[in-house]
Amino acid sequence: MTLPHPTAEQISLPNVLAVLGDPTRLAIVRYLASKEGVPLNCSQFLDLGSKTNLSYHLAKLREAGVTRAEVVGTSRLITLRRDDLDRRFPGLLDSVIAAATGDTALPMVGGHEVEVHS
Amino acid sequence: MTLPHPTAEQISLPNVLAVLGDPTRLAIVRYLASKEGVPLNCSQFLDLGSKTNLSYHLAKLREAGVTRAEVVGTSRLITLRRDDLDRRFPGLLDSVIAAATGDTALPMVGGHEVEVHS
DNA sequence: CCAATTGTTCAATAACTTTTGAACTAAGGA
DNA sequence: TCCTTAGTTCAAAAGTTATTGAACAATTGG
Repeated sequence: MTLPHPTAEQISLPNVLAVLGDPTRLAIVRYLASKEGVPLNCSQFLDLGSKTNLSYHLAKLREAGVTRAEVVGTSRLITLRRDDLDRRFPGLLDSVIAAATGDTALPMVGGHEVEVHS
Repeated sequence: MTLPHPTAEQISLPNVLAVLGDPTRLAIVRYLASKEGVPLNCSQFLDLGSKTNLSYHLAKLREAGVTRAEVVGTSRLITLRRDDLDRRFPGLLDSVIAAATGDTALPMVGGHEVEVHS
């Protein structure tokens, strides 16, 4: 069982921007970027919404070509399509992630910022 | 008579991305970038839609902080808020414009690409 | 086999966005 | 003043997106 993904060439700029223009999805992408290399499953985003709602947002990200989802058992391992995005739209993902990382208005997966240990 | 603009600090990343995630508005921004320094008025975008529709899209861009509109007589001179955007979201505008410039699927203001003179 | 875990699909609804045309305002020129 | 030019506003219609809950499917562990 594999899920449908656009090819790198099918990724559309307006579509990527529109999909990233949602606070929940931007928070997902920011979290994926902060854990790059570690594949995450859907339940790790439950802070951001209901299971159904996340399924919807994660499908949007996948269909736009922003993320890749690999089916492993009952889980879907989700990763950023950094290679494809960087080739199609150089610098875009990095600047979006950098801007999102500094955005205190965005919802957060951890629930709160990392605190300095006293 | 001045039109309402957000301050630089009020510009929101999800909002900017959402506003740029529309082919008509992306085409406007691409054209503004290609003519940077030259202030343009609304009628120069009529290739992209009706007067009313452009008024709507240009208001969206202005309200998101992507463009600035200065009232001069019966015209509004429209410019990119490059300074503010670059400060808030370094590299974002450049990568979006670069990607948009190479996007043949986007609508165009001139109607056609510049042809090589034979 | 049975139950739990993971996630999807469906239908309904609510909320927003885009597009349109007609009516409008405001400035500038004859 | 009257007409034109430039652009806005409004209300309606059409379309799209987000959110929800209930029902479903597939895998894994006991």
